[in-house]
Amino acid sequence: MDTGKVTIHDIARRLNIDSSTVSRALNDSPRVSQKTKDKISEMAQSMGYQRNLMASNLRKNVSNSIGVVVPRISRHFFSSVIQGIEETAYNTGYSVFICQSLEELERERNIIKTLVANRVDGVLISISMETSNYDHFQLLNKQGVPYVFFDRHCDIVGNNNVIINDFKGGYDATKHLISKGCKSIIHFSGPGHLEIYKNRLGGYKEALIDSGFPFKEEHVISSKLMESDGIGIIKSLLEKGVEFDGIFCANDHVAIGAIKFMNNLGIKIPEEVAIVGFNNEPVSNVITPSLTTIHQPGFEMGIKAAELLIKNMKNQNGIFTSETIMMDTNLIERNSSRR
Amino acid sequence: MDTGKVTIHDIARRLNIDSSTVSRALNDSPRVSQKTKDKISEMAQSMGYQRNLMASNLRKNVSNSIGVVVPRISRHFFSSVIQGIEETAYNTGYSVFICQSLEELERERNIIKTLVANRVDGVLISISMETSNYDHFQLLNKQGVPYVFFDRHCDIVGNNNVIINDFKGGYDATKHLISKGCKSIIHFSGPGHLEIYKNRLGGYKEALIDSGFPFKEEHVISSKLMESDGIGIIKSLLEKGVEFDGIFCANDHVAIGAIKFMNNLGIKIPEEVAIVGFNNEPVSNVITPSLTTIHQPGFEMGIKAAELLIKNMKNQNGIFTSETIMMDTNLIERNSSRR
DNA sequence: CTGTTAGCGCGTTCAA
DNA sequence: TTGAACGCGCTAACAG
Repeated sequence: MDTGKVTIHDIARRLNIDSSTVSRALNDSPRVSQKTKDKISEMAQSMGYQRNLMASNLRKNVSNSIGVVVPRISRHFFSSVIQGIEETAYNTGYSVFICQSLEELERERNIIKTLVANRVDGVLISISMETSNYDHFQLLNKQGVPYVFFDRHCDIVGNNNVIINDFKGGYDATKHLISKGCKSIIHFSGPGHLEIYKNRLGGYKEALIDSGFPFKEEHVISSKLMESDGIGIIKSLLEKGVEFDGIFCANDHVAIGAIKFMNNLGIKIPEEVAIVGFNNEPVSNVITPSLTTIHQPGFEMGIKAAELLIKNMKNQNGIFTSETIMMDTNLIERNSSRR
Repeated sequence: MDTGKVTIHDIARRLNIDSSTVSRALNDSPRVSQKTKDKISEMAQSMGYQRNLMASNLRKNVSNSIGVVVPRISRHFFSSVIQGIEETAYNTGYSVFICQSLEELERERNIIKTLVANRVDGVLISISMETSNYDHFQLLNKQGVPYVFFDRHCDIVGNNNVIINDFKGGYDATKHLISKGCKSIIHFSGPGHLEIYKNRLGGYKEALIDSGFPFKEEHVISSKLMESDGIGIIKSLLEKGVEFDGIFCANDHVAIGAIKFMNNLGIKIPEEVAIVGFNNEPVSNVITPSLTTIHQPGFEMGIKAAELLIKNMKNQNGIFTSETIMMDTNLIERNSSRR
């Protein structure tokens, strides 16, 4: 019992004053004289008083916190985003609850429930790969909790989103390869039903056409973009004798697989093949100097998303805005930036 | 106001019963008839009731949550640990507050205060690199909040720790190189004042002696273990003409630098140099097949740490155990495990 | 089985 | 400037 959980009543009793005065003093209310303030804060200090935020928040009916739901914090991109979110939240006086769905819809549902139960003031979400049903987000609407999607948004109108301009990323990547002299560029694409891969492919296509190159269906190879896919695809391309001098990969894992395979065969990447991959992980940073990456600005995205959410939280009319912020990728050439 | 924040009183009024009955029913107490339970849960459902955990926790004087403090969640090792912690917490009904010190003492201090203010039931900490003063942890003692250090512990007696057996890791790594036929092994070590690097060096030394090889001071090169250090060290070794056929690196970044440099010179790694680096990041996974890594079991460490903490939280006598759990590393050969 | 009463710790009335 | 009283939403004690 006596584990040092001092309350405002304890320090009020010691000072022979009322607890409400203590409360006011501790909140630096102007309606308490400086003398009593000093007396109280000194006593609070010496008694080891620690405010009980649960009680305070309950009374004020706020939590001063926002929830963040990501598939996995171990993905470098997401932890960068979280960094940005925390930065903004920290500066505005909010705490952040970080939650992982682990790509499972069931967990995502539970998380939303828990966040609502904890009365968070707002939620930032990047949905899991399993999430095709969006009913659980209706709970947030019903409870009047504003929320913003980032990166992986869901295709429902009236939401707030902060997303990556994948089309432009694909366009820039392809244009870059063309500017390097590539005449025959193949594209490792991802699952066709996912927006981001459709858009990257769209950018690739447009860049080719803009530059007067033909778009060939057989130059687009779709897979789940795992490292093993990169190995398999390159292998079969080489076996078939397909000619190419540039690759645009829809993510870095598949690029790494391809590079590893070619490295092992002794094919020197820089001269014969130029590769451009989307970059989430620091891995692509190290594998080869010839891997130019399309960097996704996670940190900046976190800041933007948090700012948009906070704007909505302050707008307590119950009517939320519906805004979509599109962020550009940055093309990073390894050759020039290092050694 | 009417944002759907339904309380147990609201649903009690509708049903002409008392709110305490509602509370009991919603908590599935055996002291409520099934009939009323059904009635109540149905009404709760239709009214969109969501339990207010802040109020519940305040009343029960618990938070059902633990705080986790890490330097950065973007480090793969730490996010693995968190994965393990969440797994355990999730299964035992605890929520997890993830906090980043960003290697700053000041932030670490604030985090501890905030966690105490939120009345977490326990704390798991891996200290920041700036942390040499441990006063802020005394707050946890005063408040009776149990805590456990993991990985980066502080050298205070009477604490609970879950740490890596670095000595054995260094020993195993060196023995592995010897078993591969290496006769002259150099060691890239880290800052001399850090325990982990001292211990890894100790293991290296003992393995050499055990195998009848001489320990040579000039074979140990200390640095900050950045990638650039790896490049610089290898470069100067080659210029000086130092003979070696194996390298034991104290982390993976320095190993990567070394490998990149040698790759660029066309020195074929597998035959001439075997490198063993401590592995936290997935990067070392991809750079070359010849990098054998000493894997630090982050996920398992998270589980162990959380279990130890929960054990202490249940032990509410106020007297905590003082336990140190040492975890072994695993040596992973890339050559055998992959292609 | 259910209702009554009394708080958890804090902040905010409304008086003085 | 301070005190008294009340209530945030929920649960635990004691009744009945």
